Amino acid sequence: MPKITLPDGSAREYENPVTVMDVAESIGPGLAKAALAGRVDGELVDSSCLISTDADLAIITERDTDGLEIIRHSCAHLMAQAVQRLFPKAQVTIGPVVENGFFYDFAFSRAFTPEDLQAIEKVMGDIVKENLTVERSVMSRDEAVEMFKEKGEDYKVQIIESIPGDEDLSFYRQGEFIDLCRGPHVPATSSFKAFKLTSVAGAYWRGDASNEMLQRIHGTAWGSKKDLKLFLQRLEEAEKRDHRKLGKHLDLFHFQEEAPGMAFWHPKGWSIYQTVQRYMREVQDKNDYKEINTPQLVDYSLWEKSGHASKFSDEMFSVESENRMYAIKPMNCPCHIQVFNQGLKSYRDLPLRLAEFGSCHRYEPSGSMHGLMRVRSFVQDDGHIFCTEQQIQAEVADFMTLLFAVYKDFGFDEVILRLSTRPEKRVGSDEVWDKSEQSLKDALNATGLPWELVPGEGAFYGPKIECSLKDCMGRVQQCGTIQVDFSTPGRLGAQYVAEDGSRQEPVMLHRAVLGSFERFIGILIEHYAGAMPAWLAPEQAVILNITDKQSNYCRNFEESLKNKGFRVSADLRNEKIGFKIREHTLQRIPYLLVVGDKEVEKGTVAVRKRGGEDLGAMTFDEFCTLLNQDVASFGRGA
RNA sequence: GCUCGCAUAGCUCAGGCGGUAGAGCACUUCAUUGGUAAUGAAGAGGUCCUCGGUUCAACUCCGAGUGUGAGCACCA
Repeated sequence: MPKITLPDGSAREYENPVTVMDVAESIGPGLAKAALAGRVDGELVDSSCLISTDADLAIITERDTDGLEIIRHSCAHLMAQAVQRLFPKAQVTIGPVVENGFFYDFAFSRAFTPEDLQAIEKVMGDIVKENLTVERSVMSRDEAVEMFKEKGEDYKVQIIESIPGDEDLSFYRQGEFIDLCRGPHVPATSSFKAFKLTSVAGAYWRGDASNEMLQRIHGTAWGSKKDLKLFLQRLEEAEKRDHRKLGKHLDLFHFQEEAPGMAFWHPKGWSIYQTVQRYMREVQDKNDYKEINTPQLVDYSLWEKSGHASKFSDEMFSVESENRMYAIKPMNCPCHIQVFNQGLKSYRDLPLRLAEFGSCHRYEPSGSMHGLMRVRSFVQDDGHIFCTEQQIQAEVADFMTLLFAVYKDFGFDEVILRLSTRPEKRVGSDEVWDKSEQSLKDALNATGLPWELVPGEGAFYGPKIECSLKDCMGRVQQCGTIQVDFSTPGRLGAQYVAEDGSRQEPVMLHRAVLGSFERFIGILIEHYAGAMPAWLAPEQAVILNITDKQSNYCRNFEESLKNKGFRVSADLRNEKIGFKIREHTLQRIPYLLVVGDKEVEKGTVAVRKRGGEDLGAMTFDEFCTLLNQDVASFGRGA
């Protein structure tokens, strides 16, 4: 006689053991129809799960995050079934849920085409109409291996054989299709209301580049057609914001074949770049960093000493000259240590914070490049803090504060923190790694913010905190980092004289707030959809005359604004005002200043914001005040 | 780097079952001096990514290369 307690606190008693679906039905037919699964005493189960003892139960529907995940996971099965109906020789592998959807990897003799995708989607629709019941079953490992061997599913056999332990495995069957799965799943194939296959691409078996390539089909699935539509609209919006597209439309930068992965910055793009750099320089100055600059070419031997050559030689550009091998610097740290090493340092000099807008070149694999986001030539807002072990925590904490403030100025309020710990390939003793990881953990805890542990993802010389920001599309972008390094200073002979007169090796903290200017500007472009806040906008205002009569007045106004340090221009072309407004609005210029006879007479300009808002007539001083305020607010609250 | 796709005017893109190409915007010129998202007309603009192959003939078909897109792998 199970007593079922529902989330609202109400309880129901049943005479016999009941399934989740039974409970849903007893509550109402609407709920029964919507029920996808249940959460019994906190654990997700199928709707067919039998409850025989008193329990807390929540019925999961598409409205729950869990419900959506179940739909997506089940949709992966649905797709696999459709694929195998169309292509019986395609072998199934894995099909997990991802953000907004799912994918399934197939081993097949050829690549799937967009037409295949359409056909698959159609068969998926057929299976939904067939309303096949999804049934869970349990099998021993041997039985399962036997079954999949018979079906010729070599990959499934491998998967089952690699699952540790020897408990029985659960399987889900719908019609002729059966797949190994932990579940839970939807009760029947009629549960799908809105899905779409979005793309097909190669993916390595088990994520290992030395393995064969499978065919990965991505799909998206939602609880309702409306949600699917909203999602597709969001994709469209993201496409419109693509920094590569906007970079061209707004004339910010370009790429060309002769310099793959290296941006040609145009005047407007470079203006943004310079503004960001000036800002960072100011922030660094205020925070007691000393800016330096180090060579682009450095003898290869330095990279061998630092340990980079042995790990990254394939990705370093090198230059031979006068029988010497140089590397074009792929990073700045070894050079910063050279600066530290000049002159004997005392503990009194620590912490010593060196900063450089360091131009770096890396031969990134061709397939990894992506607009400004991943390039072969970039400039880091790099910095290295030389300090003692005792100073690490305070330095990391200060850095985090600085980073939060900078992100806020750029209009990013949400920061996501992750700690990456020792990778397999690394230098330094475990003891040193213990120490480094602990100091970062302490610093993270001190921020009071949540953080995530990512084991094995640290740099080869030390663990790191990665700081990601969330842009206005909800996308997470990794930008800042701070890394503890107990190894490299020693390798490159950095020392300081301690209080007791002994020679000690300093700890080095590698840190960057923006990461690279290129990538960060790419993120900014997409975040603002090209409509940069006034402080960053390459052109802050443009003055538009209505007829030639006002040209001189416009030129004078422009000149006066320029003298105040604003980035403005005048558009005195013989064009209609509507045309000029349209053009400069499309160029996302924050303020359009219209001048006709009325304005000349009164000594004003008519101010229009790029969004279309009319701010009315303003005098020169009034407009300067407005623009100054706008610029001073940075991107906060934008 | 891997799988698959793509590469045509400055930009966005059409096009042709193999016979050297077209639109809109931009550009130039002329007319127009017009008050808040496109004034009208005319003109100019292309080695159809590169190199090979097939063919009487290749921008089109085939192969390779380069770049690029999606995804995978990589990311000091």
